[in-house]
Amino acid sequence: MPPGSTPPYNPDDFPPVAVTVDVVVFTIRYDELHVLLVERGQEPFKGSWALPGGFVLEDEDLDAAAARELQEETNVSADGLYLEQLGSYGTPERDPRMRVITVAYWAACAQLEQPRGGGDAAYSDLVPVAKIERGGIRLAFDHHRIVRDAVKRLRAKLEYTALATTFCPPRFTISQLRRVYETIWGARLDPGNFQRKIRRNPAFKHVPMARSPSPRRGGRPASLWSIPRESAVDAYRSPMVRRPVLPDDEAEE
Amino acid sequence: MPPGSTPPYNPDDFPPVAVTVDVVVFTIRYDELHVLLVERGQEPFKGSWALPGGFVLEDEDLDAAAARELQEETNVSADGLYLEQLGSYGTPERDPRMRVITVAYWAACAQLEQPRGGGDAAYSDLVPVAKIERGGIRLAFDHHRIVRDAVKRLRAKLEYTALATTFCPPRFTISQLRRVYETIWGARLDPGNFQRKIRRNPAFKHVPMARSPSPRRGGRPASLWSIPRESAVDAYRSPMVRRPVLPDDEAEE
DNA sequence: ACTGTTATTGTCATAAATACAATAACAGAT
DNA sequence: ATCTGTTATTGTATTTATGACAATAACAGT
Repeated sequence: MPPGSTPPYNPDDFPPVAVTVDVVVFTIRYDELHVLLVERGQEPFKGSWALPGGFVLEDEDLDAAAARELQEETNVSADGLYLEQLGSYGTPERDPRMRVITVAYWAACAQLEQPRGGGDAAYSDLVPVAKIERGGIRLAFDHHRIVRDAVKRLRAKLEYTALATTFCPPRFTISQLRRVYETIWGARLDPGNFQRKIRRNPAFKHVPMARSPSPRRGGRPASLWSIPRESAVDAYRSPMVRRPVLPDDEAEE
Repeated sequence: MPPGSTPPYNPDDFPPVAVTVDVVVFTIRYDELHVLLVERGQEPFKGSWALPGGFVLEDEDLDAAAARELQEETNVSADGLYLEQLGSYGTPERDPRMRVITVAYWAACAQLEQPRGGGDAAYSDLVPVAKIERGGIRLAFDHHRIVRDAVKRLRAKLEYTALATTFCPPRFTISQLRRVYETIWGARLDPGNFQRKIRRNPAFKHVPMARSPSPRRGGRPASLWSIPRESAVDAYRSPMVRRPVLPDDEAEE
């Protein structure tokens, strides 16, 4: 890894580079996929939306840095959600000030309360992914690309994992879960077939006597289900649900 | 991304960190999956095997850095193979000399000629992955983990893409392709069913009159097939081949 | 009791996958 | 030329999963 031609390691020998982490936090609000963004308070891109993130501290692991930034910016503990590394972005000109390489993460969160503008960010808010995809929002740096990659990864991961459950409360109904798929894929799934698919999957545990409580406007009460966090992350042999044809582009990259 | 509390960007403000790229180059030799390693010529880990890689240059994109290092260390042009980012590794103590964050890549290559010890590496060679997995080889830094992650990604990607073809010559027989799966998954696939699966996939093009030439010791000559590089990278709706149960561990992480 | 709504179970036709048998097309030996 | 061994390719039957959609269950509200 280090070149053999540079035996003694002298930090000054290397071009200055900063390493940051950025996090794409997904949550579902009002039956719509949202992502958490902060409004930049200074140049460059002052006034633009950007992903929450920041510098990796000395002696700090990358995952830890992502969890910390997430905690600082959204006040959400990292054990309450799924956090995964997405990839690194290091195009030389991505930050006009200096060489910055960012390690991007993405997270899925069940219920993100309305974020309060705190920490470094002047203001933060949840923004509908659809709005970003349709170009309705200008993002700082190359964050548009990062969000796009994260959405793609999220959609793909729903297919062979039970990650959709991380958007649900600990105990959920099958319909709630189905709505997560429908929301993220932008498609309609047959309730009967979906039910069968989930029930056949041994990772899902039936919660004994429980019935769906929530405010409901009629209809048969649903039984509640849960899934151990580990199972949610695992990849399954057979797809959780066959991915329906998506409306728009979504051509494989 | 950059903290709002540090308006003017001064490189000296940040802890010194180096960014490198490491590449896990896979190839199949003697019906066995191999990975390209170099022998380190100096401390730390002098004499240990390590992944080829090196520093990201100023004004150099990450992908370009990986391609360049690959070219330098293996003399293989990056357009002749599949190269994909694997992830970043930045545990604080992974390099005893200073903070080094590496962006790992992995590559699949059809026919890697015996590497010549050149460039930075004192000596380089192809090592069987099985030997590494069974702990038979000590790797420098956290390269053992990187290789393990790369192998996992490779195995997973075979399932829903035609990436296995990148281990084959431009024109290949279905049996050659099957042997790639069998080698990488360490399992046996039914020749008849495999044949049907491939022929049903419209991405595979039948080469008109061609028959398998190669040195063969008898048996019916096979027809040749090809696939456009783009199709090989695409993810398919239905799995190329259902992944058989692997012999050993392979528990999802 | 009736209406509207959501949950859940069934049914049936179709598409795939698996196991495995059968045939085809060679090389090499006799 | 025939026989043997080997690999390629095609078939077949059984099992399983899927998609469409019908039918029933269990509520809330009127």
